[in-house]
Amino acid sequence: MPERDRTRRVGIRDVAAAAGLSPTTVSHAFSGARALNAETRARVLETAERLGYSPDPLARGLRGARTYTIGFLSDVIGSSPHAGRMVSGAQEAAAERDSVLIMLDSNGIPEREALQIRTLRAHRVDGFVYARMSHERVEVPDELHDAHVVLADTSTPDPRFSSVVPDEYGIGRTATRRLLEAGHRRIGFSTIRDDVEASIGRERGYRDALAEAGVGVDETLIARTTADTAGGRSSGTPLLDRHDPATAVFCFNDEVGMGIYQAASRLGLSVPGDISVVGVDDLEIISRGLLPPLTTVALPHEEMGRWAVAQLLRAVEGEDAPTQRELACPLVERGSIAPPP
Amino acid sequence: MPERDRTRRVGIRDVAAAAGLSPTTVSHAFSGARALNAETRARVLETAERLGYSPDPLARGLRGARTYTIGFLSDVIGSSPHAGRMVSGAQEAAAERDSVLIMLDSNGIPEREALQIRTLRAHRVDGFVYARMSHERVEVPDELHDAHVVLADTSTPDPRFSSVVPDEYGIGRTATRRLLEAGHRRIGFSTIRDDVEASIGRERGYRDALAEAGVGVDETLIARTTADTAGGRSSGTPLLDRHDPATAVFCFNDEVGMGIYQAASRLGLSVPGDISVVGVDDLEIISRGLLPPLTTVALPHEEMGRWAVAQLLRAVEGEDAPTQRELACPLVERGSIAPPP
DNA sequence: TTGAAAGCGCTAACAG
DNA sequence: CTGTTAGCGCTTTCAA
Repeated sequence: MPERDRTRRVGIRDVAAAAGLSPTTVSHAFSGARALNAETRARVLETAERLGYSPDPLARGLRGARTYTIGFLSDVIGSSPHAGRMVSGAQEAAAERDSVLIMLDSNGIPEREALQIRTLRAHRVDGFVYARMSHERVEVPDELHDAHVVLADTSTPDPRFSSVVPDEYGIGRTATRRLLEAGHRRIGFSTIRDDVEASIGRERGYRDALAEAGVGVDETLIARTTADTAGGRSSGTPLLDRHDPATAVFCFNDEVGMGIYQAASRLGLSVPGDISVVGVDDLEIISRGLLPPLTTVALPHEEMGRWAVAQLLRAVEGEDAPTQRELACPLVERGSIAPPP
Repeated sequence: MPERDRTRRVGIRDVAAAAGLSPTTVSHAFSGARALNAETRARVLETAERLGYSPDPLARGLRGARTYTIGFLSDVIGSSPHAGRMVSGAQEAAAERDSVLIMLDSNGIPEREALQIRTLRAHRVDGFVYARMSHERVEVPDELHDAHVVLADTSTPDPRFSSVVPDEYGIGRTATRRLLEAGHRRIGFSTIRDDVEASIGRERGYRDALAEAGVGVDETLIARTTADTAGGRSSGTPLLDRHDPATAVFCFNDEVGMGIYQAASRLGLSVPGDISVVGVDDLEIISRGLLPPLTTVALPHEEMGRWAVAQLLRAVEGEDAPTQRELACPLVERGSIAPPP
């Protein structure tokens, strides 16, 4: 049954003939590569519409400079629950500009990545979105240096590359200030051991917010573990099981928050009555699933995907001004914050 | 800086010249479209290797029958945490056959889907993977009827379409039998209200497993709510808060399982001491995050993605035997099952 | 078992 | 402001 469409497709010459114009003019009506008489252009578009014509991206790509195709390289599309939102945003931004995404996932294996870059180049993608699923600094692979590249949820020291990342410092401040406003003074921070942009920025925000409020930083209220539920759980002991416990915990992410809930429960403490919690991510499966639902600072994954693609297409079209962008992250109130006991 | 690669790329004619053969022969050495002298073929391949040649998929697509590009249509790549694993599997299977995926996400909006199909056709994809993120039956859109299509995590009555889905019945049996083996007789089932393949199959498996063990089905032990944590939580009351409570609960998915944990905790019951729980999905963020970690039946998302693409490429290459496949789902032991109290 | 020639559908010089 | 001409890099008849 499935046989290649045998009916000759309507091509640019059909439209040209029907409109009494040259293929060139029709081409330009679509690409906008040169100015046309508005009337002529309208006639072309209308004729095309009538005949059901649209330019063939393959032929365009073969002859011209663009394939209307973007390479989306990421480390762990597969295993990250956030990935989808970033991809969604990227897809939408691409569709708005008549482009599509070819996604490839390196699982962090460099040789695989190199191979994928070759594959994408073979398909002559117009440019690359180089994405990470957790904010850290990277080196852009050499193979990409002569192409259009925009980084998403990652950045690089090289100022020639555009990038979009969350405002990590802002996240730390937002979360901490919210807790301060609720009246807390002993605010714990359950973070990770690695020094990546995410942990460094959030910690700075946390410290500054405390300082601004005239609250001294108690270093014993900073616990460093892993970024998962088990990590959050294990940070419960140093933060909560002591004579001068934290009354609130700012968590590196929602999973860590879930761990804090578990630690609290084990100690017979209730959230938010005895202990307030704020997370980061807004991973709904967790933030909405927890009881009480978790107040958290949302990471703008969709917006990052969207911006990265938009910026990339801008660059492809010649507006060549590398931009490093930090996106603000809104607090999502849910119910895990109350005044201290 | 990023300027289109200006160095002329090595083409089929370069290889032909260097090997002292015609472009036609080089072409066939790569496509396998006609038999070549083994020696000749080897010479071509070696020369190509030396010159760093590989066929241009764009040019191939424009002239020939294939673009080495596959359309991946899904409902909710964006919002589903499983999505990634299916995409991963699909990507890998595609890469193994020199193909790439163009992914588009309809968010369940039919007009958008129709538009995306047009986009994908414009890019002349070799075929389509039509994926859902939760197993249900669908009608394949008319616009796809004359193309190669394989369904993933969904099926359709039309036997001309290949599909791959989890063995839902097996899931119900596996989970229930595991609980029976642990000694449980009052086994609750927290499922969803909708009659989709997933809920119907799992319920049948549950009922049959009980029957086989000579345990009568107590209809009051079947709770129907929503497929999220809140749903699981609300099913806790009818199942657990009664004079003859369930001693174990088979949950529609891991999120529901998380809800059961919460309900149990609220009633002062502990998992698995007072109540055993088994989920479905193996959504690690939850199944590993819960305390105790959740024993669950894993859904083969990666394998489905992989199989769908492999089957699609088989069809593209002419092996046209539509196949409906059900994949077995393994139990992942974690620690939420114990003998009844 | 291998070649020669003719395009796929479009865009980019080069004209006018 | 619009048209003519020559390909992009490959696969496919058709021919030997």
